Amino acid sequence: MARSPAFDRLKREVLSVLHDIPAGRVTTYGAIADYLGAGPRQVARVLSSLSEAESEGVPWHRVVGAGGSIRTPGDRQSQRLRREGVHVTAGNRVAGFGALLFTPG
DNA sequence: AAAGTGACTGACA
DNA sequence: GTGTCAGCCACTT
Repeated sequence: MARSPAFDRLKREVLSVLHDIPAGRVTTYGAIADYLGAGPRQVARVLSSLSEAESEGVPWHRVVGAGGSIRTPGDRQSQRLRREGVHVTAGNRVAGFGALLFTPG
């Protein structure tokens, strides 16, 4: 839930960026943060605040950690990625990360 | 007010 | 390859 206009604004911008990521591609917290002029932790905080209903219409699973590592708890993200044709290794890493990386802007 | 915490990152050992 | 540390910033105790 939004506790400040700033948070709402950041959330809207993050979701907007997510919408521009093509299916089958991924980006990182740092890339989004850099593009929006925010900190990586702030981006992570936005995603962690998404409700179940929100996450249904938002491709949040296309956001991975630096180097293609999956930092989300559980295996929900890797499953959604595989469903899009992205190969995730047993070590929770996106295979061919360099080629799949999408940079906003 | 101070300290702990986290869906982060880059540097270093 | 793994582990630790210092920045980082907003939130919670």
